Amino acid sequence: MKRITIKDIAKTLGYSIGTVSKALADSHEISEVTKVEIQKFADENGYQYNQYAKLLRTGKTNIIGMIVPKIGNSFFSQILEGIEEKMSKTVYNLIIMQSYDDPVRELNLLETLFKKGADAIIIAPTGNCISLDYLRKLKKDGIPVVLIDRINYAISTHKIGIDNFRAVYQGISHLISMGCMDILFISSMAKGVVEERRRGYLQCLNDSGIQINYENLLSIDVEKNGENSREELIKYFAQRIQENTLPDAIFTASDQLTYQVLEVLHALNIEVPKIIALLGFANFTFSNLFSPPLSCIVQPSKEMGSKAFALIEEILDKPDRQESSSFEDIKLPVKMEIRRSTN
Amino acid sequence: MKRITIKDIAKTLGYSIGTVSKALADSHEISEVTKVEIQKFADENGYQYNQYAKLLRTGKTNIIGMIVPKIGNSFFSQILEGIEEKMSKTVYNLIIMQSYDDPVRELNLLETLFKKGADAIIIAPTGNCISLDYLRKLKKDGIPVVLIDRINYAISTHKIGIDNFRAVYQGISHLISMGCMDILFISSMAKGVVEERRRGYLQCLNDSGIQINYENLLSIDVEKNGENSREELIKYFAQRIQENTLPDAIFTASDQLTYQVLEVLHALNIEVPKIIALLGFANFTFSNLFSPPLSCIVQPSKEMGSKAFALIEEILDKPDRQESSSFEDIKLPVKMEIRRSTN
DNA sequence: ATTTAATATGCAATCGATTGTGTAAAGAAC
DNA sequence: GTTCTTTACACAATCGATTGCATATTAAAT
Repeated sequence: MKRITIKDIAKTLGYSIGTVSKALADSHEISEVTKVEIQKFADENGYQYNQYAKLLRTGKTNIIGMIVPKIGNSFFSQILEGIEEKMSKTVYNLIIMQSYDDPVRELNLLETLFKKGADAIIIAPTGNCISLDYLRKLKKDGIPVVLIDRINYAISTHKIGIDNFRAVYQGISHLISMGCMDILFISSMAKGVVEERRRGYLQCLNDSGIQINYENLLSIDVEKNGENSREELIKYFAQRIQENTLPDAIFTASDQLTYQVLEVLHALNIEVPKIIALLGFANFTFSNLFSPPLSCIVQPSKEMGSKAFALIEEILDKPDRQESSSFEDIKLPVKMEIRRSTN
Repeated sequence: MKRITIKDIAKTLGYSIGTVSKALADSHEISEVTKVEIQKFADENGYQYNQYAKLLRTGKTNIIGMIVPKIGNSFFSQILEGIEEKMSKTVYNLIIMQSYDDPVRELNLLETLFKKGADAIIIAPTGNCISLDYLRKLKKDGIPVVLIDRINYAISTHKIGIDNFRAVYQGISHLISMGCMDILFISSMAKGVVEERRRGYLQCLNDSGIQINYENLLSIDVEKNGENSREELIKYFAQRIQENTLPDAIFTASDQLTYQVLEVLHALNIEVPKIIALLGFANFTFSNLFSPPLSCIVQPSKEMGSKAFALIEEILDKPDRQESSSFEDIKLPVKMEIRRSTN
């Protein structure tokens, strides 16, 4: 059951290889009758062009490279799900890589993607300067780059994310409306998105006339495997218990942090929401099963994925594209799910 | 910054294209001096062979196709994570596809993978006969197939999974040791793995001298989006409440079922573990955050992924491979995490 | 009837590698 | 010194497509 090639068709039907190729490409150079004959024959015999031969000639690999921090993270796996759903029927192929939030590794992966000839790149970047530089270079080489989730305005390219300022603003508003006054904001190291989220936090406090306590801005380094950050959190809360300065609410600015903080609060027997209310970003499907059921800000992850692919498909399918100067900056709406952890 | 080709090297160094190719392949036909010269030059100028030109000649695509029910499912995304971790530095590329547990779609995807020229396939199969037939055909065509998670003995090929019988047996033992006598076993439609898990359940009851009640074997069709199965579960438990025949424990034979059953029990105000103890397969990292903290059987998902890739790499890298008649059947150990839901 | 233009097809180079065959030059054997 | 091997390289076909150019046939224009 070998695959049939253009050559086979040519031989059987008595045309030249070039004619068959053009007929299948629906070229105007070929007569209607011949085109129909050839196309019909190709169809009936299950002809499938060899994409590798084609790309060798055309230079298009149809490969879309994707770099995320960690696939196992529900949020990113849902994005992936959205991409795959749209992509599986197209000619495009996805190569997925994990940066583990390590800038060096990220740069490495980008180089690998370049070597593999990726036609486009989707990335949730660490925000590291060198990687951003490399992304700019790729753009100049004509490779479209789409930033997903971690949008970064230091680079002008397509972006798909949420309105982080607004999402956090709404979240903090909610906490305030539940009577919280001393809200701890926990995020990873500040760059790009985190910065925006932090602004949402500060602005909301301001607008609500709450005195800002800069001690309430906590940065946790989650770059590694999670063990360090857990210890750091434990130490931090132990200290605040000792000082008797526990906040009355916590807002966590990423999925991993949300889970980890909840776990640490459990470990330290700090009751949620009785002692501390908890609200944060979280994309796990069953947040309602948590103890307590978790209030969270859910991002439209799957949609982000499908939008990212749709955008790339549109760009790549355009006949003679050139580095455009206009870039999409799509912001999708988030969903705030209120449950017991903030009640 | 164009990529340098074998032709460029040949021209610059004054050798023929063929010589350069052979030198880079470390052929014995080329003198040591020349080889060193060419290899050094290639290294210094960052030569990277064009894998598409190569595969056009050799027929190897270096593409590994993977089909899982759903990427967003933690279990499968962790498998993916394990694969990517090993693969990112190799020449291989992964194409991921989702079957949504739909046999028709699965067959379709397999055909697509074949068209794309996948060199090997990793799959968590639905178990459908037609797909299995197709897998057999692929095997005959020389494409190695590795079954992951959903191992199925109806097809003789490589398999990576767990000892399902034993895992469930241990789980049920635990429930019995906690004093449960009336254990409901919930699974998806029985085939392959599910059958084995069910055997573990039955055998354990038998060995413990507990009378088997076949009413306690519940099959839920989880093929669709999850809405149907939730309704089905709600109806089922409502009925058993009415009949006053609630079991004292439940064993759920898949991740999704575990979460969904827990959710349904919450919705119906059936206290866990007070009224019903719950134990099941679950691979979410934060099962301890659930209400109540969830006892579960954790599969070594990441390891399954890395093992699967290692196996495939070994097979594909073997010089002249032919359809071997000996197949790996790897069973990795599971971890049982006991928490409050069974206490 | 001759020239011109349009149409339909064949031809051949090309993409970047691999690989079998051919062939000088050097060394070994007699 | 002639013949036979080796050794080290060049040459060219090939994988399966795409595409510009050449060309034969027919139709249109004069």
